[in-house]
Amino acid sequence: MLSSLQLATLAGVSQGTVDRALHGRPGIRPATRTRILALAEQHGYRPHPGAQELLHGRRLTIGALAPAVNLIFFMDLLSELKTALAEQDCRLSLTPYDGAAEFRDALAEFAARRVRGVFAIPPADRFPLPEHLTADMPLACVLNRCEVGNSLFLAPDERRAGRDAVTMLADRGHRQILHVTSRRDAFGIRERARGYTAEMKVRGLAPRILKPADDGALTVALAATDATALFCMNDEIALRCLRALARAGRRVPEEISVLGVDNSPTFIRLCPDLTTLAWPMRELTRQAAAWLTTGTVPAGPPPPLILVERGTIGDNPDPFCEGHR
Amino acid sequence: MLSSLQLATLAGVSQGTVDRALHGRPGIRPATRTRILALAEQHGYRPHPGAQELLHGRRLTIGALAPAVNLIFFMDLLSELKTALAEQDCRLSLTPYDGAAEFRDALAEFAARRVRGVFAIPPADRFPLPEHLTADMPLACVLNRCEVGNSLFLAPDERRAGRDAVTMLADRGHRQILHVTSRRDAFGIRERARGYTAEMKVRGLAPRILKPADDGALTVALAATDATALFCMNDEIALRCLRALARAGRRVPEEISVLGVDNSPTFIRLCPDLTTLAWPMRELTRQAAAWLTTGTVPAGPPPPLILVERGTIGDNPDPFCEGHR
DNA sequence: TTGTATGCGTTATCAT
DNA sequence: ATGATAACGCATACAA
Repeated sequence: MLSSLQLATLAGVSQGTVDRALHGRPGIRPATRTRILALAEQHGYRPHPGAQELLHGRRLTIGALAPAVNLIFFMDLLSELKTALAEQDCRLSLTPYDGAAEFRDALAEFAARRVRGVFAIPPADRFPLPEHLTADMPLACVLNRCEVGNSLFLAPDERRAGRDAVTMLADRGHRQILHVTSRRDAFGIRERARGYTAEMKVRGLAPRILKPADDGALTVALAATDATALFCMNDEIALRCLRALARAGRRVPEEISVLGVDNSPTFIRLCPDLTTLAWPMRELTRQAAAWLTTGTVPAGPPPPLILVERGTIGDNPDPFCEGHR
Repeated sequence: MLSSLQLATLAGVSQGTVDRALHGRPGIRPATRTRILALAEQHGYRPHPGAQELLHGRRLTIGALAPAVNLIFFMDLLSELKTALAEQDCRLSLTPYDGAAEFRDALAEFAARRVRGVFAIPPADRFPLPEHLTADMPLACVLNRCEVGNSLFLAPDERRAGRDAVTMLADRGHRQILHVTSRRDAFGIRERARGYTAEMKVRGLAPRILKPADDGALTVALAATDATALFCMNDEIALRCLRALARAGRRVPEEISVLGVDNSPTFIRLCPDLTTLAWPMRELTRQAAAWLTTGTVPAGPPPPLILVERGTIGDNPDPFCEGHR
């Protein structure tokens, strides 16, 4: 890649003339412009983004920070974000991180690079951050919150999702509803469990939460359970439950219903029949893009998760049986 | 984020003095150094990477280009690459792309940014590229090749993988071996199919290839097949086959065996019992990192894919039955 | 011990 | 119509 000065030398003109040609500014002979443009095209000239940003304080790239742990949901989320940012004419530069220290370091790197803003999936909820990091650079967080100014946490109404899940399953006659979740800690995981527990209690049902260590434990637990419905924390867990139930010879949804959360496209491709609560990915990434590029704070309450009915939820097969408690 | 000049003004010294403090260079009073360092720490000062690279022609970031299409394998691959690059003290900046045009544009952007090198998953095999793009920047490709100089294609022996799959399954007594693959075109997909076909013919077996349009078609096909073993192009297809077989009520591996390819950590988390041919991700990302940072071309033949035995392969349940051809 | 000048690549504003 | 110059932030060589 050559510089504008090299291009000027090649064309036998000064840097200023090259600039006029490249930017369509007046004060240049058409023949000169054509010649320079042809040369630029031929050599694939591009202005150095670093130099541009340095000079004009321009900020047209958005940094993204996601855990290197490959949760399929993250990828789909970032893919949506890319679409939302393209509408705002912004580039996306993604850095994967491993652990809290790397997260902080990568954030400082973005700050030093003077990116326009950062979209992040913090390593833990209520993650503390020095104020100076975000003083000049808005931060949009999802899944976990950051404790720092100039930042915005974008989330749907996760607690309501937990309540809605119970309500929906109870309306189908289920009373033994098991919440299968993860040992990981995150805002949404905790809130969904709280919503689930609250709604179960309101209905006089006993909340039961399963956090399987591995698929073996899951298979054992599901083979023995008297639950007629599983409310899974996300689609990945739902898929693992479906596989465990298949191994245990239990039919879905005839004998037992399974509900996931996320509706992440990649997962649904793997598991096209899964009924799930769709995380409003498009709306929230749009809100994030708006906040990062124009500083717009989303108005109104957090959006709900929407039920997408496919084939893994059925009525309680035996509504009058309370199960062997 | 403040500049070194602002820091100097704040400390009441010149830019040169700040530089001496920050870089531990001699010729500065200890008290002055301490004061400047404290100020820098307090404000979270960091040199602007863009300015550094501009000044010193330093190239310490590696660009990565991956399709925004969420193939899980890509993310696992990039995670490994990050590890390999960390050993070389390089940063990774990932840009997702959509389509050939965006791929070329993102590559040009990296060239303009003078990154040290680019790791890419090209949008198609034998993807043509203008020479000037890679003139000053090595390119490492996986999964598909780029037709351009200064680039290296990193792949295991995909054809041998296809042959090995057949050999292994035939050794277990299988004769009806179905290759389930994708309509997509990529180097590895094609080579695996070729290896499969060649080895089947050598053994006097009839190669049969299935490219299901969707999971419905897959379920129908697998419910009716007389194959006793499935050689799946990758782990994703293997997982979908497992689910389709479960729906069709066919037991794995008692009635039918399933072999995947990749051993992608994310998939194995979803499907811990899948027997698969492990793609040598670590070795190839290391080779990529070495090529990009030091220009080292890997010696020796392409590495093989290694069988990882778990629970989805069994012996042919009825080795004397040739099936109803 | 400290301050100053220079150049990396761009672009805008001057002068010719 | 074109050339020269300055500045963005940083690091280095050199002057004081």
